[in-house]
Amino acid sequence: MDQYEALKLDNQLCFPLYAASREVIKRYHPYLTGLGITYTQYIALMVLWENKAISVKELGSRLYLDSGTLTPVLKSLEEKGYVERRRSAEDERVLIVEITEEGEALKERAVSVPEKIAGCVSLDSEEALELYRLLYKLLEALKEH
Amino acid sequence: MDQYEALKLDNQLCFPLYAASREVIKRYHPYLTGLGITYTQYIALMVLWENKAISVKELGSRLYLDSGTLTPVLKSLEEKGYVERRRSAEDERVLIVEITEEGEALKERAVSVPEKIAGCVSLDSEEALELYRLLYKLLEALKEH
DNA sequence: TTCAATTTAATTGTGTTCAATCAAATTATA
DNA sequence: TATAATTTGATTGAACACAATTAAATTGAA
Repeated sequence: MDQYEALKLDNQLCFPLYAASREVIKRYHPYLTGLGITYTQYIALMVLWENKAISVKELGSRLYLDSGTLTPVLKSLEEKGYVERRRSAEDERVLIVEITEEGEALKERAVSVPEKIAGCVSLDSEEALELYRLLYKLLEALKEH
Repeated sequence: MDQYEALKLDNQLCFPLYAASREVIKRYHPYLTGLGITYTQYIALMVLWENKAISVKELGSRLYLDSGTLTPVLKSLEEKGYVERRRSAEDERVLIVEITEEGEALKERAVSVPEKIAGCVSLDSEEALELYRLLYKLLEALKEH
């Protein structure tokens, strides 16, 4: 028995997680390029399509991203006219990000993206659901620690 | 029924995959910093600890990474003295990466990393195994397309 | 009220990640 | 054998990702 068994790539849970994540996101590229946005911009917009206005802090907690990542992402979306950024009147520390009409309009063009991706992710729906459940369980568990 | 149901963040499989991947890798940071390496360097070493010598192409296919990512990673490992890089004598296009004695020695200090991480990933072993299986099934399916 | 602690974003620096392109070497074909 | 196609890494440029630090505003305790 190999004393280094635990150090083999095939025995890691983190690795297929990391690799599958990148491979799936790579599949979005052609569709998102068509919309002129990146994956990170896409998931930020996804939150804004549901919320219209949200603070950077809240957005970051939703996406598990910090301001070092979000600031340039939101500035880029602002330059493209999809969001507006303004300080909260109640608390000047808080930056509110709000979707614009152009941003809302982009939703129409983005609506076909998920189904195109679903074609690549060829797990049957039961397995996809179980994978989804386990990933959220893992995420929740990590939030505790 | 919302016509944009498919565009909600909570209905995506990609998102928990992406978020969980980053959260898990973040957990490695304190331990890997202690060894003076990054996560990408760590998984590259993991392959080299099993193989001693391997081409960049083969390493990339193992890690699902291309030369744009691997070249700087391997140069950094070379600077630290953990690997050596040399062209193959049979085919000058092929770059062979080989683990050094210092690289082998680092394995001793890395052996405790996986168990420390296992403490954070608080899925029971049955669930962890199922997650592992589903992730590899997804990865394999993506390789086809 | 005052000022120390906290909260919130922005900034900086390092290190990926990947698409696109390039250059060199090899292989295959006419 | 020439040379066209392919293979293999390296390079470049854009966009993250995150740790660490900074700056500004707010909150809370003495």
